[in-house]
Amino acid sequence: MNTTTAPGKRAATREMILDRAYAMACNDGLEGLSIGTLAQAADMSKSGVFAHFGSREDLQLAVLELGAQRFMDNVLLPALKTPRGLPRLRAIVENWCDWAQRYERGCVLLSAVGEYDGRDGALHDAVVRQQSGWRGQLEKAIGQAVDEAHLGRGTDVSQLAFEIYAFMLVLHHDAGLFGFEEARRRTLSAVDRLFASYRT
Amino acid sequence: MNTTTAPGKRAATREMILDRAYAMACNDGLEGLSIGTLAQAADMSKSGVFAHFGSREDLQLAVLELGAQRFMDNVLLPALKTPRGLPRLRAIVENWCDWAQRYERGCVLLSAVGEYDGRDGALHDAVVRQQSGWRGQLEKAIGQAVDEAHLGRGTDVSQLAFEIYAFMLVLHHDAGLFGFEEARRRTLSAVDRLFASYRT
DNA sequence: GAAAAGAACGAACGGTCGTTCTATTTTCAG
DNA sequence: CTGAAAATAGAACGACCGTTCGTTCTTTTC
Repeated sequence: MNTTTAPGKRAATREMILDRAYAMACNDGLEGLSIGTLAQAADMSKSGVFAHFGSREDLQLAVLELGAQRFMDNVLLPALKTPRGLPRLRAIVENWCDWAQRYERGCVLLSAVGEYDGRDGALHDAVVRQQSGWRGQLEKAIGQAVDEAHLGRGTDVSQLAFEIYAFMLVLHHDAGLFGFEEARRRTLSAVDRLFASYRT
Repeated sequence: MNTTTAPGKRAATREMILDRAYAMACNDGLEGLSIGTLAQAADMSKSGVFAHFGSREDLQLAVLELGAQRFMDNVLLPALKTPRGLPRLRAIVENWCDWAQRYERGCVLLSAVGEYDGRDGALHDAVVRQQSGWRGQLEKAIGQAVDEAHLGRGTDVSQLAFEIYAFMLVLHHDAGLFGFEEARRRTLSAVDRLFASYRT
């Protein structure tokens, strides 16, 4: 009857496996994912896990995609409820901070950049696609802030997206090394200075 | 006679191995280092390579230290020839950009942060020590710029170091994903805006 | 309730990993 | 030139890797 929601056993266990895999990849990166360890975490046999993905690479791709979807669901989507322009931009940054806190031990998407930016292959392509997609979303939100006259008319949208991204990168970086709270404080302070300097 | 410089065969081949290992770690990270592949690159046997370091971990530590030393030699040291204050700060940033360009495929020190910030162990400790040491150097150079009245008296030294570091992080990030030249342009532009906003 | 289809298992494969041990070669002082 | 010491080679180890395959258990369908 219901074609889209019909869970079926297969899809259900696949999601369960992916959930475990995502948790593992948060700590050890996508390269640290091993099917044996994952099977153990999922209370299944190696071959049982393997059968749900044709290869380790496809598993990694699925985990990466799950990460991207969760990032969007937690950072971008909730921010769409606040009015477009600077308020929404601030909401994105704050949600992003919460994301960084939740994944203080390591964000799958971010470690994937480090793992695959120098290589080539399907994972590299997926990372680039995902990163440039998110950067685009950020630029779109910035563009709206310009349209709403919350930011100066001459604002270089890509440049500002670049700079915001920089502060979120260093947030992840410093949170992992020196502790989250100070990093969060410095990040929000830096972003505030940034927005102020781009105001009309 | 000469106690400090006596090279000896041992030290020489050890350096040769480390040089190869460093090059490998630039592409694959410290976790990607395998003794077998390294031995192949060094035209030696696995056990021959292994004998120079008591364990893989000690090898990784040695490579990390070599990376830190080379970073200092290429980024900080040359900048000490320019007058302290803003000029030296700019020199550091420019040398850092060159560093990022040379290691566009991946910087050992940076990927080490991603690989070990969530774990614990000797490598984690070494990464933290090395990163906070470098941040301290950066803060020292900024403090001098304040003393020279190149930057405002009320400058938050740690905050500015945090922000500069952010732009160098995103430089590495974007250079690997989207190409170096645009990333360099945006980074220098961002740093200029930053310095201007901290002026007296 | 039997038959067909799907999902998970368990064993095994060839390979690579870090590490250990012994033998061989190379280095260097006397 | 000789003999001790250091450096390297080579083989082997147990463990884990991703993957394959045939079997077994479970679910669905008629």
